[in-house]
Amino acid sequence: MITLPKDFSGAKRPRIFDGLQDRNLEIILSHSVIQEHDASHLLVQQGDKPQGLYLVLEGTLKTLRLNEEGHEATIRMLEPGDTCMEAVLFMGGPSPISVQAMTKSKLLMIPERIVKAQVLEDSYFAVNLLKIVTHHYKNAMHQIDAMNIKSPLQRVGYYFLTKHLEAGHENLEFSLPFRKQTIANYLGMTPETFSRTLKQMKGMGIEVEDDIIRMRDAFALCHFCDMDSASICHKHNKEDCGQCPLHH
Amino acid sequence: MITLPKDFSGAKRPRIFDGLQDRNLEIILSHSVIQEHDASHLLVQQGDKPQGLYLVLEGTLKTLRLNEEGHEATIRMLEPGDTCMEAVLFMGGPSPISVQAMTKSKLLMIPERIVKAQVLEDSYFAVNLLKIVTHHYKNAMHQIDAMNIKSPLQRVGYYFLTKHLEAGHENLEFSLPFRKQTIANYLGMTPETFSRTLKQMKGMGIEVEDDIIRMRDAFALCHFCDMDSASICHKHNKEDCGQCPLHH
DNA sequence: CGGAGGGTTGAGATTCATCAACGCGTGTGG
DNA sequence: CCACACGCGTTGATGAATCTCAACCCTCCG
Repeated sequence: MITLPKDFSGAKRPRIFDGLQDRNLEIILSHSVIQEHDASHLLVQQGDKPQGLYLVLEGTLKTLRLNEEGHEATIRMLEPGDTCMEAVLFMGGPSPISVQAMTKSKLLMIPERIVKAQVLEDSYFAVNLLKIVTHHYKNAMHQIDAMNIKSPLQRVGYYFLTKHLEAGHENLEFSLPFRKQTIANYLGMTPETFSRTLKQMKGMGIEVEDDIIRMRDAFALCHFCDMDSASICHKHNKEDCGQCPLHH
Repeated sequence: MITLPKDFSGAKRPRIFDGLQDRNLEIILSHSVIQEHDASHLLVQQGDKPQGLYLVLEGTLKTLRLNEEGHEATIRMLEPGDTCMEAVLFMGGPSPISVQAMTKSKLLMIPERIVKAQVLEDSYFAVNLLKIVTHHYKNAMHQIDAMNIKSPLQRVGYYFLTKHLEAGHENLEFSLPFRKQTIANYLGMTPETFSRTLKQMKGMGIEVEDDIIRMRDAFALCHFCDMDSASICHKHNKEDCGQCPLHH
């Protein structure tokens, strides 16, 4: 029997198991398997028949699409507690994405038939999946919008804002969870453009030292606020918040 | 009691009701309301609390995001039989998207609480929602990938390929279901670039006359094939298919 | 007849990707 | 212990691609 690590470091508990009864959780775990992969290994390739759902226990991975020239579009970047391939299981057909380990990783793989059976059995599990997939979809909308109508500066700023809010709004410092080139590609720009954009942000009160980001004050990122970030920002509509584009 | 139109013209039956028991369908319909909206009316605005799920009965709509400068990113374009806001209901928080009628439209609105109750009650309804949302997510992935690593020609080509496959592979002619500028924005380019791209396609055996697209032969769009389209293409791995980039 | 909106075409400006070189830290093997 | 190669990130110069702006044609409709 597989036992989950009690502590998902970084306060990220796997949302996929939220509120499940022990009995149902045991059914899932008893049919799942642990997998380990080295950095840069491709677990899933575009066009593969999906095998199951992956829960990240240790390490980092990304989901991506490749074109013929070998250029890559990063869809998501995963940390412990995150899952992938849940959505693909319900799309029907081959996987539209590849999944690649960015570091040595340890995963829990829940086979497709167990996932599909549990969705029919346990409506809480079904709702968990719905919440997870819709959350991915929301991020995808932000990506689309970002690449269409946002400048590189705005994209980086918004990304930083979400990281800042994740880290806790009282914290004026946070760190980038991935390699810069990975984040750059996720944001739809080259590493060079990303680097130049960071330099540009120094003039806006945001200092960058390697992968540590320091904000001059709590409002340094308010330029990049939108409705979605405002709804989870504690400053919104309380304190100053004057720079916020929503207040124009 | 609301009765659904028997015939959803264009062979698009609403997937949200697929395989539901009459009893459960009646529960949903008895709590839903019909809405009508004029062209260009905004049903939902970014930041609104979502009211419910919308099923298009007549007309066309789009979901979109706006930035401060008024630039717009089209997320989806809806025809009769399509639904929207299903995903938003499960995201929590305010709606990240606006929904706008492109033509005079007639909709069925299923209130949020009915949707959420039915998901817990009826696992088939839950699975329908999962399939729909993951399908949207798949399209969103294509959009992201397209804007990152595809040229305008490839984006238009892929869009045409999907329309061609929808229309039936034996059909060498299909029509654009939306205004050109709308499609252009959906594909992340300006109407000008879209127009120039169409001209470019004439040299590849694809004639455009207003909103009618004519292919010289059944392989004219094979350049733009990928794994996802291949899995629903009847020519794939059967006949020639030589231009297909998958075969290089 | 005149105006409005969609679509097309042309010329110019802008922006970002590309290519190349460099600094730096790390790990490796002689 | 040092030399070296390698990967990541940065910086600079260049060019290509697409957006922008403007003018035009066409159809539709009052």
